[in-house]
Amino acid sequence: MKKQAISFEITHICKQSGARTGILHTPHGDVLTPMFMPVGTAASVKFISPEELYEMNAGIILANTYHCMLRPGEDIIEQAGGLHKFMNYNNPILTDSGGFQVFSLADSRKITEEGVHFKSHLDGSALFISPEKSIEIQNKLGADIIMAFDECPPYPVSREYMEKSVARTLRWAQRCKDAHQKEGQQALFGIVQGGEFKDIRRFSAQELVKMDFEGYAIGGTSVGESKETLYRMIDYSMIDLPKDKVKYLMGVGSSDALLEGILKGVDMFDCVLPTRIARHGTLMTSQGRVNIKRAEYADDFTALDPECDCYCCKNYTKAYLRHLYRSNEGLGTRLLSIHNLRFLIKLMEDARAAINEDRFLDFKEEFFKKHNLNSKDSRGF
RNA sequence: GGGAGGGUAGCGAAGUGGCUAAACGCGGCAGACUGUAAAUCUGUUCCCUUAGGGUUCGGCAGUUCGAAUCUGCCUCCUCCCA
Repeated sequence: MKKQAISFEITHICKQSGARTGILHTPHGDVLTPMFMPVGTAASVKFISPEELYEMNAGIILANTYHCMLRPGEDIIEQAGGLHKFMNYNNPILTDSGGFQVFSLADSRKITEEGVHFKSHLDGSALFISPEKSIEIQNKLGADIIMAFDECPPYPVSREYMEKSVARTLRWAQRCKDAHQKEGQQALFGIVQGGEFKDIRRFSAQELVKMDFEGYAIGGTSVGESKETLYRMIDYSMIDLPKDKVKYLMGVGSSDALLEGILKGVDMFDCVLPTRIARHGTLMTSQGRVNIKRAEYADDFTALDPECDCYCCKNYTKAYLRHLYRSNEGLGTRLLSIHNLRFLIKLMEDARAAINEDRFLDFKEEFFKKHNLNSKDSRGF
């Protein structure tokens, strides 16, 4: 029997929708699925302390290999005793491999069969990440779940490019598996790619399944495609993935896409959207998106979201939040980030309850109806 | 009392005869953001409903085909000397 770092237990399948709830057992405790994972790229969920993350019922959070390698460096984090101790976060952590930076830092990198040459966005120095290097770093960072080093291809891209990219990412996936030194302590996930091409997505998934990963991610999403395309990408990716394994849709964080993803069988999501837009003054609320900067809130002394139970909504008014934002007071950034994160975490809690009560389809339809959404909205909410 | 320098859109500040309704910054108004190079970026910001038109650069009167830019007077502000 192979050593497993995590185990996934499906607890209920919704009779109405087929969506599922589960428990993911990790070295740092159990988390319930489906779940939303806050992103803490540089070993920090921007502006948010671990205590605040616990209070909002966050489970797994992310950190990023590329950014942690640059600062403070993986050796420092290893010396600290790993990410959990370094960050003082005791719930599970997942590290992304640096594959997304192949996409987001496309102007300053070169892909070769061996790996990816980056030009540091900090000082221009030459960096190199191979599948082996990414896994070595992630082994040192010590997260509960680590990701295979992949190419997150841009969108759209030619079929020819995608075929080559996916073939290389599959070779890299095997190399990641071979390089992994901490099986039994860290679960390694494979990442399905293939863009909008059904056969390539299926091929990618089938080949990854042969390699037998502890979990599977759907990647190459949230790179500029429409919601409709995103949903097709999920469908294509899911066809060949084993039902009993945990599935992770990467980079998706608008609430409509979360609910669609759950309906399609996704268990884990992550996204910078809630924290980023919070920093920019936009909030996800039960009343839809709210831009706290707007003049109309200057003397609005009601809560940001009357249906929200977060620290921000329980204690502060829109007028005060607007004042904090406009005055560039850090407290505003923190309160708004807390709210948006809690909004998505709560949405997942509600979704789990609906699944467990066999009414997830109703739940999703009510949510879409309430916010005037449909499955083709490109912007969504 | 003598001398010097100034008054430009909400604020600060360029511009010193036509390419100027007037750079730029701030402030204001609105928008975007999806495995984080993002406390960032974009649009807009004299008036009129667009094309376009109408009024502007302390005030008034001039010079000129044409003035925020030149001249005279008035007015206000700052600094230096008494």
